[in-house]
Amino acid sequence: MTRQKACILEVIRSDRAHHTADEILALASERLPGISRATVYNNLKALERDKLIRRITAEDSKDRYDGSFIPHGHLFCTECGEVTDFDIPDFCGILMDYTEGRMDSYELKVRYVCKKCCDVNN
Amino acid sequence: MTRQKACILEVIRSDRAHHTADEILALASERLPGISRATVYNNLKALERDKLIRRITAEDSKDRYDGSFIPHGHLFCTECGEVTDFDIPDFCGILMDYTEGRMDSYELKVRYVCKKCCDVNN
DNA sequence: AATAATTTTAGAATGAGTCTAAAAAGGAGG
DNA sequence: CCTCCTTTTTAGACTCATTCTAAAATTATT
Repeated sequence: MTRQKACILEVIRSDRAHHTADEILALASERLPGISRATVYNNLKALERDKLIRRITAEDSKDRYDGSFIPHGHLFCTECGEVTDFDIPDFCGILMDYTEGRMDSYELKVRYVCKKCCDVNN
Repeated sequence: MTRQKACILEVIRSDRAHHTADEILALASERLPGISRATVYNNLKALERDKLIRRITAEDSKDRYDGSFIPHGHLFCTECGEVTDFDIPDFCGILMDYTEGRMDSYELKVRYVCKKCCDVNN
């Protein structure tokens, strides 16, 4: 594990946010000035392949990355763009009740207007 | 509703496939030769906004379009690549129970190995 | 230390999707 | 059937997130 790869993983794990590759580049640059954009993309791909992070294809078409492997869905606020985690208890169980075959993983994205944005508009 | 828009909607509704913008352009071109790429994208956006079609961000990162207005999720078989529709009764209701704010729509993708592929490997 | 394998880097290339501005098509009123 | 006004279409240029490339740097192996 190179310094760069460790740094990128650390950045992703250091908060609950769902950063884009650009944000990860910016944050990693604070610790490793000069780190290359290609290195960030290379390692994001490798980390995803090794199941150390998860990629989320977001509404704005920029991919985002999540350090948590506990299954959960994502809420996308269509007003402010914020992405938050979201949980349905035993959702895997519910899915398996309706799925024939061998389930691997799921991705649940909900478009909504968050409470904060709802309040602002009313 | 222009000829172009009607044609695009018709193409999407004519089968249960989940076509990409390029595929839709190709299919629409058979009926309206010379139809422009921009027109396809314009109308896909408009149709999505008017809730006449749904956009699915698929595994290969090209967006795909679904003509069914009945909410449902998608099963992606990781062996054969087939994409099939699937339903959880009153899933919107379940989601709303766990979502603060104003819900708009959801996208549920399940990676799995379909029954057919499971059987082949056993 | 020398050699081989892997990773990083800067910058160029790719391509799905968006934008632009001019031409065409509709639509309302007469 | 005409004019005026708005909307849509079109071809092609453009954007920008991501990928590729090939040389340099780093790391691992003998």
